[in-house]
Amino acid sequence: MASEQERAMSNRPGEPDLDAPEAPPDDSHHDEAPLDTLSPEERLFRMRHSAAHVLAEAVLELFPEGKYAIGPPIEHGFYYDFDLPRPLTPEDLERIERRMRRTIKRNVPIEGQWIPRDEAREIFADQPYKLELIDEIDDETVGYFRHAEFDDLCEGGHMERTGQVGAFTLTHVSGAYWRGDERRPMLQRVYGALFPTQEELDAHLAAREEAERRDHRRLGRELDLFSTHEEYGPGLIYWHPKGARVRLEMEDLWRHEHLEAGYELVFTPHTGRATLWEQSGHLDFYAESMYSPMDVDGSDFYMKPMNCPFHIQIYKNALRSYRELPVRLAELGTVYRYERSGTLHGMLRVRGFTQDDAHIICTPDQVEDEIVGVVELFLRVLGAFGFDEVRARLSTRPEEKYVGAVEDWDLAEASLRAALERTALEYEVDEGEGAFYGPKIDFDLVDALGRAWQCSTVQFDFNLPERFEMGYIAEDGQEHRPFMVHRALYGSIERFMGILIEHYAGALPLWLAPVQATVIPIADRHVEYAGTVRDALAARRLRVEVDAGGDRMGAKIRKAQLQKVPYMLVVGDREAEGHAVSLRHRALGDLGPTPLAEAVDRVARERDERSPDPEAEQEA
RNA sequence: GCCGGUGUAGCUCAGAGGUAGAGCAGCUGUUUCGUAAACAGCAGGUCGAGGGUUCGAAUCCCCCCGCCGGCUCCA
Repeated sequence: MASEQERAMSNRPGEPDLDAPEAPPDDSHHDEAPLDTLSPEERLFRMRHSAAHVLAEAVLELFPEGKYAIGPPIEHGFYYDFDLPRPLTPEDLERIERRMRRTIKRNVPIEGQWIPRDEAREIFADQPYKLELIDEIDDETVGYFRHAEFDDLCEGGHMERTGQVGAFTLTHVSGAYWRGDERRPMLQRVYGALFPTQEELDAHLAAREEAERRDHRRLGRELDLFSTHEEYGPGLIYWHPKGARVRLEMEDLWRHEHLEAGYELVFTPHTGRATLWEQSGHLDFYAESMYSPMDVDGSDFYMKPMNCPFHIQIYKNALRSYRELPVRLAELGTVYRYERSGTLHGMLRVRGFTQDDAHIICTPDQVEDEIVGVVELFLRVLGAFGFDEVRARLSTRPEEKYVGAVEDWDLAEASLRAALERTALEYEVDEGEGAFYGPKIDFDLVDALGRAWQCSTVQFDFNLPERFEMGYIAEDGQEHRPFMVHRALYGSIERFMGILIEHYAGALPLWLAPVQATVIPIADRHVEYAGTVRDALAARRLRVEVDAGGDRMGAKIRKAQLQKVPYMLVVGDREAEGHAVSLRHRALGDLGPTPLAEAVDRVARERDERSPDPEAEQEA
């Protein structure tokens, strides 16, 4: 199970179809489909592509000795990579952008043609990156585009004139290796955002700001949920009391659902002797992601990057009969993985995290029902967290490098498909994208901002049962190899928490909220009654606090609102007298006077039903 | 790891060779207040670490460490 912890930002770029026109060999003019026949996506793709050319032109005007590499359209805009004599500054970006706007205003035609490779080699004689690209092109002609004085090697997909590129802004500059290869030169990449209209661009920029506002690192600090202490270990999370309350709710639900679904819970060690990792193959294939070994009594011990080898030991501790299968072993197992320092990101990409890991070991004819059970469990629990939109991706057997028998792969893939069909989940298929040891389904959940996060995964493993010689005695009295499935629902508790924080912008649903209600006495003489109110809520196991400080009521309300506490119970003379509270909800505002018992019932019911907030918290 | 940026009070930030500042938070006091910020006072810092230049360094130089944005998108 190599990829529970996926890329921090796993939003998959909506790779537009390049749809390169075939080169008419006898016609040097580079024909492109007329603009008015294009879908909006293709049009946008062309706008972004053309803007990249305009960008390159502007940069090369400022740095005539600069080299340019590649500049494709991307999800929200475009970029272009350059090799320049000095690093670009924010002021440079402004100058570049001004020049780009000039070119766009001049509205010059963008023209393409096919030219012989030799001619291209002459044109780009002092452009090493272009020459490298030309050498890799198989045809005898290559695409060549120009507008005004600027020319570029390019297979096409452009607007007709520079005035047609839409609304854009340059966003940032960063380093990027030539061809994504860290052994090759580091280039400077200039990014731009581009949309057909200013309104759409503004909406995109606003969405970026919103995402920044929801950043779990910032909310985690403001809401006192967690911290990191870089000087004592980058990528390691410290859960504060309030964050731990949320985690406990996540874990309680998880344990309850897993016991209900027939899993057995286990605990396994955090470290094991090198021999275990040799047998599992991790030291051969996964060593670069493992913490360095520690010496214990003269042999090497490794922190575990995965739980599977331990669960396998539990399975193998007895001779297993087919009557015992399926065996489902589940653990909230904390693992440590060495992630490169530059990739660490808050709770979303860390070096120590708790996997909600389970291994199902079963016979071939149990496989399908087991997988269906897993998918149903996933959807039920993800739904409880408010993730109703889930996308699935089925990855099948790679063409070449794989272990195990083809029949077993076929059975496994069929069962994964069947589970997706039986749960009526929409899915796409990534042919040949499975791991070498088995096919899998990855689940992306979609958050309030429309971002997709890969969390859950079900993954067959034809490798470890072999390596550890797992077996069971079947009805025929012979030992057989069982099927083994890894699966994780949250993936990583840390990561899932980070996603939850961003999804809800910190306003977690009441059942998850660290503080579910704050009692606000108006004056000191109401503190005693506030205690009565608190006790009434606490008696129903609600997480409640009294704000007995010297602030005025308005300030206490503000504090509770900023802490995103779902309910505020204001108590003054009237309430103390009438055994009531004045109820306020963080999203609904003042709900007016309410008898204490009724208020308690309301809050407890919302907790028990795991209700989402009545009003759209999501919208900002 | 690499490229660029960045690191000053718990938080957000100002200070750009002459001995460290604001707002918020905290503490103390006064106020006892009806649905998103009462008022006053006090305290708070080896300016990320180490080394160097200088009469003098938060400020300039070197070297570490951390954080932030990227490093997948193939003419």
